[in-house]
Amino acid sequence: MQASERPTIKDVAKAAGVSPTTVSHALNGKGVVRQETADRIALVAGKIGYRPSPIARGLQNSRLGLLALVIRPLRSLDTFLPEGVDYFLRMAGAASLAAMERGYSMMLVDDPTRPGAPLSATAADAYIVSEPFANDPVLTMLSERHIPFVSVGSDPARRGQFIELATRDWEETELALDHLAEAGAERVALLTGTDQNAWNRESEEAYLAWCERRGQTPDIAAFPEAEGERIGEAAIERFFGAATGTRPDGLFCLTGRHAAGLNAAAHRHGIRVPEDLLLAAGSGALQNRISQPSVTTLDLHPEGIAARAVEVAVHLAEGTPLTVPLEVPRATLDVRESTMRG
Amino acid sequence: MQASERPTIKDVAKAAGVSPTTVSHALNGKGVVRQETADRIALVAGKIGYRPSPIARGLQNSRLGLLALVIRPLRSLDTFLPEGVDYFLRMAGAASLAAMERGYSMMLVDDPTRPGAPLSATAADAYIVSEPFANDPVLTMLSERHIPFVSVGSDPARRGQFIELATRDWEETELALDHLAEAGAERVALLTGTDQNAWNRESEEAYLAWCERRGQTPDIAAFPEAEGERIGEAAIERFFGAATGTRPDGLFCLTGRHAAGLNAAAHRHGIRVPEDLLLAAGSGALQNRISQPSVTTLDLHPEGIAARAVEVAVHLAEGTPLTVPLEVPRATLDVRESTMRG
DNA sequence: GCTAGCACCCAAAACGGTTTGTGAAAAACG
DNA sequence: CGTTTTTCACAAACCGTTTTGGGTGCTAGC
Repeated sequence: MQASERPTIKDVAKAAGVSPTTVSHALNGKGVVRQETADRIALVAGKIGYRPSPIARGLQNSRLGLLALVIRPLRSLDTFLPEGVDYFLRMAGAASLAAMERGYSMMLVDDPTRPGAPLSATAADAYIVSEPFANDPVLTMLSERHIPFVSVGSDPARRGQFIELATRDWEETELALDHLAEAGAERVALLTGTDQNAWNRESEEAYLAWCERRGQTPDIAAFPEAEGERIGEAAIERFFGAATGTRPDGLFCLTGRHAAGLNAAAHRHGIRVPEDLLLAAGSGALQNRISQPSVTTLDLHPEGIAARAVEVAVHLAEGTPLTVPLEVPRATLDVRESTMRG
Repeated sequence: MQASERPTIKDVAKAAGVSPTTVSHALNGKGVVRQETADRIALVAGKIGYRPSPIARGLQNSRLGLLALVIRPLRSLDTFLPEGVDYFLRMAGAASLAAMERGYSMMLVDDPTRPGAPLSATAADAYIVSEPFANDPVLTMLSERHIPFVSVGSDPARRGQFIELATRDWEETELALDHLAEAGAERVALLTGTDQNAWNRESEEAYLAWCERRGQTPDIAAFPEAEGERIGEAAIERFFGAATGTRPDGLFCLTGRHAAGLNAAAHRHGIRVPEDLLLAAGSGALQNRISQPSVTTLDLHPEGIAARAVEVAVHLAEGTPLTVPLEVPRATLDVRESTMRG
């Protein structure tokens, strides 16, 4: 008994005095095997520590039991944190766990279309692409190679063209805006990002429609997500600077870090939150929970999104019909100090 | 030409009028193939969109081009965020990128020893286990199955028994403590976690030694990492409550979220930071950067740690000798308002 | 002219499983 | 008792690559 080499199905077969076929059948409950024989094989397999090789098994149907999560803004991690940091960690962690629940492992992939990308980056059974860009090359490649995938949020340039988990950007935006209005805001502005994704676009559309309904003049500013909290000063200047006409008394800030930066900058400029400005953020629970004042924030429940995305991905990988609703779970609004007057 | 089926090496061989062997040799530069033939094969392969199957290739040398990152506290994501949230996201993201640079993909795995764990969870070529527990079963399993792995921080119960990336807990603790002393603290306390990992243990040892050298009485409290910011009140009671003897005027808080909670609670109790209490945190840059006051924090540079861990893992996977220093890069101290008096 | 050496290519085996088709023995049937 | 069916196990083919070990035809050496 040499411990160095991993035991194969042949070793089990030899030890149990049967053929590899029978071992395979017994362990997978596939063919017709006498109960007695099956038990003996299971026993022997356990004793010599046999584990079927997922690679060899995968060669049959080209399925490895592997899913991949492509978080598009991941690359930015080199130099700075992506927007909504905790959103993506919660998502990645939950996706990994949800995958395991269903018998899959989860790869975290940056960009499988990169020239030097390893083969393994395209070896997953199905892909989850979070917040694809417009005309995202990752979606194009997956589609061309007939690799199943689901995107969380649609490719803004190709809506409905692929299988996607619809986000509720529209209704989430309304939830936040309505809350600001109820809290007493009369002129609500929108602070959005510059990335070309569905979240930014649809939130803006929803905001415009909301203004239309309320008869309010829209007031929108866009800052790069990558700037994070650093936009504080610039944003204050933009909304409250000398050149500004009517100043907002309510602000919906799509990304959490923008909200955090603005929150801090407002304090420095003597703009009181919530007295002078009601502030709500669209994502990024963590940094807004502990600031002073804490900031009212949409909780998108990335765990729920991940779980559902994994569910869809598993169906795609296994070729079973999709019975899952293709929507993310509903977001909730965590009301905090920044929108509580009095 | 049927577009539905993925082209195999045989299709290329047929199209180029050669044998599969020659195709393999030509594309991998292995055997002796006439330049002309190799060019033609490459051309044909490109034309029909041939991509070698990583699974079939993996079957040869039982290597898939896959690494796995095991983040032990990942499971906690279901209900709450793990300590040092951004630490682990930065680590996971950077690890994924570093792996890709070297031709590998990165799996994110919770616990491959779980009974129902998918086979694929143990299919990686090498593992990185971040902050293993004492007698961590994951390390035990990997070791038993002769799967190469490197741990970031040692298993506290089995130090030096496996290949590990030494953390600099000791010198990092001294860095923070010295800074607190220089900033004016005379009685420095330590707030640690309850997890049985190297980080907690070694920091405590370093703190005790430091106190010994300075002739100061040690003052240590431990709270569960899982409690996060919620420990604020309890920690204040512990250090500044009525029953307390000498109160600390400096505090080194190992986890960032503990520091954040304590920072907020101190404010509520009229304990001024930094005037009454100099506060430093050992991890968790994000939440401490934007609080008021902002908190001086060790930046452990998870990207650097991940990059080095990946480097080691790749060496292990490929069986090449380890030339890399088995140490994490040096941490830096981001000095912020919580330790700046005047 | 015969053998060596070389350049180039290929057939077959191997990797570790699953799937398909077949055969032998035991059981059921007339 | 002969025939059909059922039960159980196995041999062989297969998945898509890489690797091993030839084999062919040409050139060079004697």
